[in-house]
Amino acid sequence: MSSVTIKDIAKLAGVSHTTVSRALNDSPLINPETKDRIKSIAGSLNYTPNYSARSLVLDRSYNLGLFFSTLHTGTSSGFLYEAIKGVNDVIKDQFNLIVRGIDDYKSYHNVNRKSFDGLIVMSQSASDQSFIEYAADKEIPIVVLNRPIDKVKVMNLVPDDQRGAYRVAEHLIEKGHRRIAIIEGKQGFKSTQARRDGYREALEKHGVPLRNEWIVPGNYDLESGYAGMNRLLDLKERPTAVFCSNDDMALGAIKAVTERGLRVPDDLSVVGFDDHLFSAFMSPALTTVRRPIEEISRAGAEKLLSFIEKKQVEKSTVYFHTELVIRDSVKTIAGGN
Amino acid sequence: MSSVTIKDIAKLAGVSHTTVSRALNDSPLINPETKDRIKSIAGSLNYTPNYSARSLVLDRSYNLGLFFSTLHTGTSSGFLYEAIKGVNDVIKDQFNLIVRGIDDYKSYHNVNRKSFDGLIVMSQSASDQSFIEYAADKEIPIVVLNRPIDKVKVMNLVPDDQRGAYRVAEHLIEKGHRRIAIIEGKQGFKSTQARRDGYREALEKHGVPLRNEWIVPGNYDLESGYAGMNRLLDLKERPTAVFCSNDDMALGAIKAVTERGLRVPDDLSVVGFDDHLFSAFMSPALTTVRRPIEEISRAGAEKLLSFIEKKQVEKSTVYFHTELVIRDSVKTIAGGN
DNA sequence: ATGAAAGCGCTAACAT
DNA sequence: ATGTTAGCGCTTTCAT
Repeated sequence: MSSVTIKDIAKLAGVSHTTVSRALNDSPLINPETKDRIKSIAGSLNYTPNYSARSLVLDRSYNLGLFFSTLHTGTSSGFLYEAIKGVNDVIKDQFNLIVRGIDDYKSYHNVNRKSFDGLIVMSQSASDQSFIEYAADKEIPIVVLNRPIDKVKVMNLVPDDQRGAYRVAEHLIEKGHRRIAIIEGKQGFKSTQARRDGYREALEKHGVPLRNEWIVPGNYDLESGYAGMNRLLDLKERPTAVFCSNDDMALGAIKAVTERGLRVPDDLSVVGFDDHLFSAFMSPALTTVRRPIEEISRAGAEKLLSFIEKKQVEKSTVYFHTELVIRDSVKTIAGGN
Repeated sequence: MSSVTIKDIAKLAGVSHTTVSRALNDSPLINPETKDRIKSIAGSLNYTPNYSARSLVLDRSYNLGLFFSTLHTGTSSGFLYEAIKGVNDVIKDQFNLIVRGIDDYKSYHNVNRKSFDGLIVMSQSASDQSFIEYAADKEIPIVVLNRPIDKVKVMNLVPDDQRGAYRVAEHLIEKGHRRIAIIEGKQGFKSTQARRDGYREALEKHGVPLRNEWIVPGNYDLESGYAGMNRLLDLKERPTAVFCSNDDMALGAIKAVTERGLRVPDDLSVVGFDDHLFSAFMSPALTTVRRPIEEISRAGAEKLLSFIEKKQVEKSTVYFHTELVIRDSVKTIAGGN
């Protein structure tokens, strides 16, 4: 069953295949009646264009890449979900959305202008710097989301993680806490550093002591939040509040607290980062920082589409506001307000 | 900057472009030395094949579709995540993985053998029956995951939801519960029905009364679990245990319970379905049913790849076991063991 | 072991 | 308003 082509239609319509091509592409050159006739024949034959052929001659692939640093550890399901949703909402039917982890590539060879009309990189880690440089070098239209990029100039949309972390840490201080720990994100992720920096900045600005034993590693997943909190609870001198670098870890951390018969926030306050879908439904509802990933994804997709259309890319960095979301996981203690 | 083609390589190598094509495709016909020479020239020119051209002549697109019923409500982030991960792990570099919601298509026109070498449908709802029939009719290699399909014969890999729901409901009964409510899944989703059926079957088999007011609607999201539980708590005669049709709703339901100053499982037992990543980290850890989505996705991808390779599809239904996961959200009450 | 030629399905420049 | 022709980059007969 070989499929129907414009030549088949041409034969039936008694015109040249060029005319069919033009008619199907709504060229103004074609007589309206001819056009209708051709279209109806195409419809009745159930014609569908061969995109490979069209791509070959037009030099467009109709593929858009949505690339994550990794699809394995460090990428939370909520993050993936929001990113895909945001992008997908914008591109609809016009493009194929190809989802992939950059670390799944053995070689970037197959990433090129012929195969991708544009690229959206959800960058989490500096490890994909080489990929971004590669793509920029190949002059593939590209937007990089989530992580601030240096060295190479691209359109770069990022949430203001440091400011958000600063705000949530300051919130703890305002509530009277002076013994504030942090469970950090995945090593090597830029967001890990930004959140740590915001935390430190707040503590320093308010003269709150920074103790090394209250800085524990994590990797953004539930288990690491659980383990990190256990380390903190084993300490002689416990903190009164813990800033978890994302909500997943906060959930794990709270688990560790309740397992010991302690309660959040009565015995220990916990805050997170991201404002995951589930955060409002945790018990207690989690105080956290909203990071507008879906919004950024949507904006990124819109930018990319306009670059492709205008055949012209802009290069700049746009920050998106993160926002403190106050819920019920922080207790006001002596001296707080 | 027009890119380098096999003709450019041919010129430099002093051979015909045919020879280049053969060399690059490792044809045994080509003299090993010529082959090496051509390959090294290709490498130094940074040649990448034009996939549109290759697709056109080979009649393969190198695209695989991973289609969900919807990318909007009803598809939880964990579900999306596991599906993508499972499929991606299998297909690696050989194909482009195109992710899309079926309800985003205005017309299926662009879904055809030329554009997709194969399709993986993560079917949640009967609403995508027409899509599946369309694809099967077009003879696109296809596997349908998650939802049992009737009428059209395809390779169909599904978790045994009903059996899982039966087991978890039975577990509640074994623990002494006889007042067991259900918060249902999204209307129209096959899984909703299967879980409801399993629940009913268990209650009937054990002579436990089925009360209409203990059957409340939901739609698989957190909010609906919260709302559903509130309805149950407002009842004159409350249940002692609630089966939430997925873990997301269980989280929302538990929120409703704790907000009223009640505790799980002391005052009310709650179980879920899916065994989300976060379920083990909830407080209390959630008793639920593991649904092996990642495993099914992987198996589906492998099947599909073999169909494409052998140019021959099998058609059958394979059930994957769901599994009761007992944690801490169920209390043993009088008469239980 | 290599080359010449044809053709995949489409669009577009150049007639008319 | 429509047709003729060429060509996108590749693979594949069919020669040699």
